[in-house]
Amino acid sequence: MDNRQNIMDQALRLFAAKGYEAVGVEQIARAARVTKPTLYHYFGSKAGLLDELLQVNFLALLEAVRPAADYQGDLPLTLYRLAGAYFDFAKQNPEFYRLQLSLWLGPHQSESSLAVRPWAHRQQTLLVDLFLAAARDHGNMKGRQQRYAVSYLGQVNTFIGLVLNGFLEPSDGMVFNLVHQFMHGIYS
Amino acid sequence: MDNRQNIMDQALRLFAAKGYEAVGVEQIARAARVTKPTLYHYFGSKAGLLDELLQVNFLALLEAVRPAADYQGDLPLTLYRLAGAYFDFAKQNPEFYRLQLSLWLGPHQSESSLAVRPWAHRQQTLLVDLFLAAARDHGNMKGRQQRYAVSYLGQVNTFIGLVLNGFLEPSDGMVFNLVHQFMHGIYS
DNA sequence: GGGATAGTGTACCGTACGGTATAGTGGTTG
DNA sequence: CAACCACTATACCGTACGGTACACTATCCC
Repeated sequence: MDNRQNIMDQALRLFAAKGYEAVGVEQIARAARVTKPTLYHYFGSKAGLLDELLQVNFLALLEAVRPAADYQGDLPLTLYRLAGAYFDFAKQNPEFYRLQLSLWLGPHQSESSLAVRPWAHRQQTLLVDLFLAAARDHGNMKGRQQRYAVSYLGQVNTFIGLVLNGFLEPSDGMVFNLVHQFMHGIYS
Repeated sequence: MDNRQNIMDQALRLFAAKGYEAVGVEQIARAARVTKPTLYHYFGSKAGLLDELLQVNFLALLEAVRPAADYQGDLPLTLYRLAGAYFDFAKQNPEFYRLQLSLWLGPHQSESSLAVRPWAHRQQTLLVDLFLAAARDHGNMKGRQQRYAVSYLGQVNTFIGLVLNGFLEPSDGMVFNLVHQFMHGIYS
């Protein structure tokens, strides 16, 4: 009976499945068994609904992965733990993760992709900081933190995306393999 | 004066910038300085226009990268050449590549993402075949071709996407670094 | 010249879009 | 009791959507 939460749940489900632009406000309201004015009472606009959705879920994502990104001298351990945190979060919030992924490299002028930009930036900052911290112990990293951050998150997101879309069957060793390959390449 | 080509150019530009669902047929026709019936004469429907767009450009992409994926005993060389082919193609067709990327991990039930699925599959097949061919010389690869194909293309696409969207400045060594990291990891 | 054919413009179809004015409802607070 | 306030339903706004009927023109082949 919590209409607000209900609207957010249905909106997330529909946005993730069909894309933000392809889903109408009416459709969301119908799915949540409320009428449009109710939706507009809580969120003001369709874009406001998306913003709220992104904020709630990205804050949860950051909260879930930030502790895992805490570098304490063991880079492999941290990377493994972090990838695990991402996979776990994606598994628990598959719809949000799918939505997020679709916006990550989405059309750069669509309002939905613009809305996700600051959150993507915060994630990247988290990773750059991790590699910067690790650089104190691995002196030979200078200038490469950004590339590492980008490719690490890219690799994690690629695998999560392919699993979520059913193009790749998940397996127990996937996280380990992914991180191992990131660190040592395919020649090992 | 070539209306058909004009419509395709403008549609590609608009789809890449705002997304397929967010662009109206009227808008495309106006940008191409024709009227809607002209567009419908050539393409039958909005979806037909997208399909044609994808077919033409994906065939060009496959033609551009297939020779580079021809394995002749030197895997590093092949991977380097192939990544270069992808980057070159993306640089020459930035709008198509952006569109393609936005659909790659896009909402899995949207018709635009469904339209790109078979082409993504053909690309992946190309890469799996490459790693399978290489496996004859690198016997220790069994069962990992798919993971390699997926992560290789994921890595290439991640970097191209970030460069195309301006999140990462392109550099001369980028392709080399990317492939080197794919083969040897960050610990080298 | 005459008939077919590809291509294009005018005007229009029904529907769905995002959003809102207005009038309530029920419960809480003075 | 009365004023208030968060919330919800009916009914509607103007606009844009994807798509089309139809008439017209230019070109080409006979």
